[in-house]
Formats: sequence, structure tokens, C-alpha cells
Amino acid sequence: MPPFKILKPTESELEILQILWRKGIATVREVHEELSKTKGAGYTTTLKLMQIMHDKGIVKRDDSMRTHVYQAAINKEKTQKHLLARMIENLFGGSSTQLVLQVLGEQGHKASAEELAKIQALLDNLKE
Amino acid sequence: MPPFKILKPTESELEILQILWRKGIATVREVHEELSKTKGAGYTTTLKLMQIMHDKGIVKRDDSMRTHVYQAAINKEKTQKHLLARMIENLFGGSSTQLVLQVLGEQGHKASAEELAKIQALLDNLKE
DNA sequence: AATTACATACGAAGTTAGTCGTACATTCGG
DNA sequence: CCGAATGTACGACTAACTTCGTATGTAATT
Repeated sequence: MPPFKILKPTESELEILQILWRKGIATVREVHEELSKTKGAGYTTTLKLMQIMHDKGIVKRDDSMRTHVYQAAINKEKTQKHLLARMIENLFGGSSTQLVLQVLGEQGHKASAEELAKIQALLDNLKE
Repeated sequence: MPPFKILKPTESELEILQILWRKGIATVREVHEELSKTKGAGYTTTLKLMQIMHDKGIVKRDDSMRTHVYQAAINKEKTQKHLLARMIENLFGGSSTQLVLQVLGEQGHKASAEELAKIQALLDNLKE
């Protein structure tokens, strides 16, 4: 499965990936505009990061135009699962249940009825 | 709240913290023995890391003996909550429910009956 | 046509994490 | 008492991440 060699995007790469996952496709400038809202980095910094991500295979791009158009090359859910697994291993001694308990027990955890129902369904499934 | 200035321990630091959280107190050698089970780093590497952690205030130590005795200086639950919050924000668009669904839906999620009961209890509580 | 604006490419510097070698001090077994 | 074992301290090296400046080329404006 060649498309998922990249298993550990850096923090900056994650910020960019999130924008790409949300927008689908985007130019460097568009990504940079988004990024500027919460971060103070120059345009060429964003450009360089996205070029490096391209080298690594994290993003794909269409460079048939002068202004290149980027999109994520790695799957959002798989990336989430992988990083979650790392956290469970590194921070919760390998117990995903501990993590769930920590999250659900948190103050201000708000979930809609539908979401709670989904969780309940999964839980019932696990019970036998 | 001065005791929690350190909010982002590195991966290696987390590995060491987990051991200290479990053992309570430990010498460098004890931590290193544990670490060696899953990692191939030299003794002085572990030593150096723990010295750096001490400089940062992540661990405390008793150096009245020749062999220093270390313990974690930051709270396990607070560290977990903090890093979890970061991940929810950075990777799950702020939705902790999404994260829970992701974890519970994972293949190979194994939990004992007691653990499932705890989760169920929290869930009932949320449904109120 | 000339100037301005905007795009990519890329070298280089600053930072941090992780690794280890080596020096040196203390303790222990013979 | 002497050598081996064990401890800390610390400098240095590598690799990765992030940042930016500058070069260069293309499009647009006037």
C-alpha cells in the first residue's frame, strides 16, 4: 500500500492538511490565507512546506498551470487513526479505553442525541 | 499555576514519564531497563534525557545520594487532558465525539466488561 | 514597453530532538 | 589497595522542522 508511507506528518503539515481536507483543492495562496488567520508565517514559508510535502508524497499537485493546485494525498481517517493509535500507545499505556474514559468524563463534553446514539451502538456491539 | 508550564513533552519524554508515573520513583538505571525492553538506546542517552527533563522542570530528583532518584513533576491526568485537547482541536475539528467514535470503531479495540461498564455509565450520565 | 504584482525554486540559517563518546568521580569485590 | 563496575556531567554530532531571503520567470497594468 504505497500511498500511506507517510505516517507522521509534522504539526505544520497537519495544519495544511486540515485546510486541504476541508477545501478539497487549493492553491498555495489560498492555503496561506487560511493559515494567516491563526499563524504569522510568510508566504514563502507556506510554499516551502507544501513543496516539501509534495516531495514526501503527502500532497499531490497539478502544475500544468503557472499557479499550482494542491490536494491532500493521504486519507484523513487513516491519518486520524494512526495518530490516535500513537497517542494511545505513548500516553495511555496502550489502553484505548482509558482514553475514551478520559474524553467522555471531560467537563463540557457536548454531543448531540444522534452522536450519543452512535456511540451507544458501537458500545452495544463491543459488549458481546 | 506554576507547576504546569510544560505543556508539550516530546515523544521520548513521554516514554520516560509513563514509566515514572507507573513506578512513582525510579533511578536512571531503572528507567533505562524498562525503556530497553522496547527501545534500543544507550544508557547515557536515557541519562541525558532525564537531565534535560530536570532542567525543564518536568521531573524532580533527589540527588543527595550518588545515584539520583527521579519522579515526575507534572500530573498524569492533566498532561493527558491537555494533549488530548490539542489533538481534538488539531485533528478532529474540535469534536471530541468524533474522536470517541473513531477509537471505539477501531478494529481490535478490546475492553474488559468492567471497562465497558464504566464507559456505559458515563454515557448514561451524558444522556441524562 | 516598462513597471508592478505574483508565482515557483532553492539555498541557508536557527532551533530542537535524539544520540552517543568521553571524562571523571565513587563504590565494590578480590 | 587496585581494578572493574557504576554513576553523573557534558560536549558534539546528526537529522529533522521551520523559517526566510533572494533569484528568476510570467502575467497584468498603465
